[in-house]
Amino acid sequence: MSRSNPRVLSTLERAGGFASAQEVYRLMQREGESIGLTTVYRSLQSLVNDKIVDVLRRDDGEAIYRLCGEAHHHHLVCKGCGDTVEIEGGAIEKWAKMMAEEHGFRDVGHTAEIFGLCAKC
Amino acid sequence: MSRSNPRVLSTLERAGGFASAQEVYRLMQREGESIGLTTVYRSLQSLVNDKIVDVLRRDDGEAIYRLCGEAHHHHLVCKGCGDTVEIEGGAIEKWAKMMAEEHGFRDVGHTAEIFGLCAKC
DNA sequence: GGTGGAAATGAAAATCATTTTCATTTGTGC
DNA sequence: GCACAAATGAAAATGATTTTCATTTCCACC
Repeated sequence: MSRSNPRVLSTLERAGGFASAQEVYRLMQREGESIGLTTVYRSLQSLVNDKIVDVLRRDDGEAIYRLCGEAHHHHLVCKGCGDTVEIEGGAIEKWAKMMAEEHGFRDVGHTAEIFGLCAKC
Repeated sequence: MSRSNPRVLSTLERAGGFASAQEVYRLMQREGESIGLTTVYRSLQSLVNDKIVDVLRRDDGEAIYRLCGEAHHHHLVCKGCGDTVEIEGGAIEKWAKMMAEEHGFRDVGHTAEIFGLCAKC
């Protein structure tokens, strides 16, 4: 068993609390941190076990890791340039909670993303 | 461009309208149908394009294909048993439209899923 | 300080779903 | 029959993730 490398967590934080393993790895590389991809995966895995981060899936199946407990937000992503805007999602929270109740689900989380073309593209 | 092989759709139906590409393929093999994995993928892809099935993700990232009605809807997925409920998402539509406008995005789509534990799990 | 074992690390190989390539087959209109 | 487009599938490529395994780092204890 391995514990999480603290630099992985701090990088995930710096990435806005929302990134894939590959992205965390590339980010650390770019910042000159010496770390292996394996360690990034292992650290994220262990953070998930410890319930410090959540894992969800992108549309293409890539796993994305998200800090839990953080103010929860969503993303508006440009299909053209990849630019991302964090947006507030109070409406979604309420919707998710309502739908869950209505169908007898508990312990629910959710994902929501909006994608389109930004003003520049 | 390729059109969907009708046997793929009928197999997906027989599988309960809910299966991964690999499962559809294995099922067809077991039933003695001669078909290539590539064709299964292509057919499912094309059914998705035609909005005859939609695609979601298992926890392990594998894509699962599911027959669906025509109305745009979202899913409430049980993390325990994989059970899925189609839910209505009018609130999301409005939210997405609003957020897009606010940030100058156009031509937007969105994804939203709720996951949790169903009453049985 | 040295020593032994457990935990952490990372490079490289393995895995697995999915996509791409490309040569072959099938179908259709002429 | 003939040409040509679409469909097919085997095999290779891709890309994320996991596994393997040899090496390094860390401690606790002497």
